[in-house]
Amino acid sequence: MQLTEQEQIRRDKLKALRQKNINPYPAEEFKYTHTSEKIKADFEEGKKVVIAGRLMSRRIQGKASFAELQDAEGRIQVYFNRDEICPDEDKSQYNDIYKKLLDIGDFIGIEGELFTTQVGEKTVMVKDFTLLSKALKPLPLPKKDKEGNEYDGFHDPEQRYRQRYADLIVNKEVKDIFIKRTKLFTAMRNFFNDKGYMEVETPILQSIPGGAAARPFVTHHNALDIPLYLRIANELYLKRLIVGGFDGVYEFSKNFRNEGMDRTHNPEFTCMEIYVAYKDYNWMMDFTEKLIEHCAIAVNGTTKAQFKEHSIDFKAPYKRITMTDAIKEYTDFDITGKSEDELRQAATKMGLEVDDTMGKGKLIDEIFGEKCEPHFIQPTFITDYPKEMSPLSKEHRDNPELTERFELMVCGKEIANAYSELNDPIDQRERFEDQMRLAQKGDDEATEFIDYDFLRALEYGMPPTSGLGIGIDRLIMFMTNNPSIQEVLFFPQMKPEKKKVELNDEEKAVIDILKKESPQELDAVKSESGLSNKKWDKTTKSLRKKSLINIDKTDEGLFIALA
RNA sequence: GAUCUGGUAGCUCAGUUGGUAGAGCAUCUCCCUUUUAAGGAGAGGGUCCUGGGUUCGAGCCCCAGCCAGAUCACCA
Repeated sequence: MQLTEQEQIRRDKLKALRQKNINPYPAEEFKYTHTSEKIKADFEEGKKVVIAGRLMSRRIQGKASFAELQDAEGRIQVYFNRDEICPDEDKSQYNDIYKKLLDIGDFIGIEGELFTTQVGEKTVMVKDFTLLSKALKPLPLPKKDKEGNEYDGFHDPEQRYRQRYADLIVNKEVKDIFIKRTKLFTAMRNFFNDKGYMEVETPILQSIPGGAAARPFVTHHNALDIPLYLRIANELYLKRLIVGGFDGVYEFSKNFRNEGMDRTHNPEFTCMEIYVAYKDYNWMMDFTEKLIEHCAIAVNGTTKAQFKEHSIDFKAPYKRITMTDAIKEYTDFDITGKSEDELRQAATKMGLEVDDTMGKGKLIDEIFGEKCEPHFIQPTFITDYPKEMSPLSKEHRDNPELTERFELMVCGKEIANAYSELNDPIDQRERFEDQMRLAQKGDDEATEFIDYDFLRALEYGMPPTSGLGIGIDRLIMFMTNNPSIQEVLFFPQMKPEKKKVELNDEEKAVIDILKKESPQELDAVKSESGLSNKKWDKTTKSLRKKSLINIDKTDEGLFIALA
């Protein structure tokens, strides 16, 4: 491995520490009494504390030095004074260990006393310190001045996503996003658990990927010798549990879809789905707005949130509008009772691209998506979707063309989807068969598998049930003002990094030529290698850098030799 | 998938018609005992994303590719 100068220096320091009988990676527990936050909250002049963390900055001024220690909660200033640390003759603990062998990034433990500096900064006066773990790679080092202006920020998204650990160390606001993300999960769990609903787990490896229309990832089970799919949704399994007699079940489910990636799509993402027996979608709307309000407060301390240019308020209740009325409002077109051809004509007149594979549901969806969706900035329930695009939803009690379904829109995007669940097994079978026909017609959104075991479960009887699915990643994006899903995932999917080889083929070839005879005339080696001018130049420069060859210009000519 | 933008030191970024690769921070050496992005002096540090081409000469121009971001399309 080719080390940079700074990496090599740190490895040298590691050796020097070991020679001084200091273990740079000690095993023992380090018992700390305080954290950075606790020190600032209960500050008391002269109090003795033991703290641990990562050294994040140093200002050395001869026999004294200020530094910052960062722990899980934040940073605290620490003060290293030579004569405090080394009261006796031997000053090596300060002069050698602290000044020469410690680096920014190292973990250390500190015993000390609290004091306030002349500038008023709460600080720990170091009496003794222990190396807990040596860092061999220099961190990016963003700095902030008093006005909060940042210098040398670590902002390149590629590096931040690939090295999220470094991102989390130096960018506090990134860490805060993930703290909020976890608060969201906790808030939802508490909300559901308080109502007596049960958190469950269902299979991720499924032999029939159901519950949504999406391309699954396929894998293979060796012992069973069958293909298995990574789940695209967990809906059908949770409903089986309602059949099984639970009143309310929910699951935070990692789902996987083998589709494109962009700032709102990651191949794996998180959904929360909950199913509650004896309820309908009207009940679920009330439940959802209370849930979202509760979560917003838990995450941000307020129902208000800013998303790009939009100020949104998650305070319940939310506006409710049927899909038919929404389309009427924004296009002056009434979809009620219209045939497929009439819908297609209307869509064409609106300037939308349509084709023959599109059924009624898809056409309506297209009109709504283009003309209405962007208008719903504040949280809004869109209700009563066409039957054709909702194969798992119960037929509307007042209109057989529609279903009892709603979606919650925020800033023009869907963040939740819910139904009065279809529990008529015969109807469900027909809807699945309709989907099959749509898929055969070429609609790649339609599901092409029929889960007969799920139909068998419904035949045993499922109580009237309402179910809700929430895209957790999307929701946390809105709650933390992040337009990119990658910012709310610890490890967004990236293409693999290419490995760098130590010696490439050209370099090896030149070395091989020189092994036969060295030194040789440069031109002879060059022509034997058969390399282009540029390639030759690169190769020899690289080899010289690695100290493997020398090039000498003498009176006899230009010679190349193994070093 | 299309278009645009970017890839140069550990980090953030400059880089002149195409003519010996730069700055700040970080690192190393020396001085400095209450400072807080940035004390002083000096030094070292480069696969200019990769591979071709044009040229006497390419970080820069041309072609192809890789990676990332943005916008659009597609998809939930």
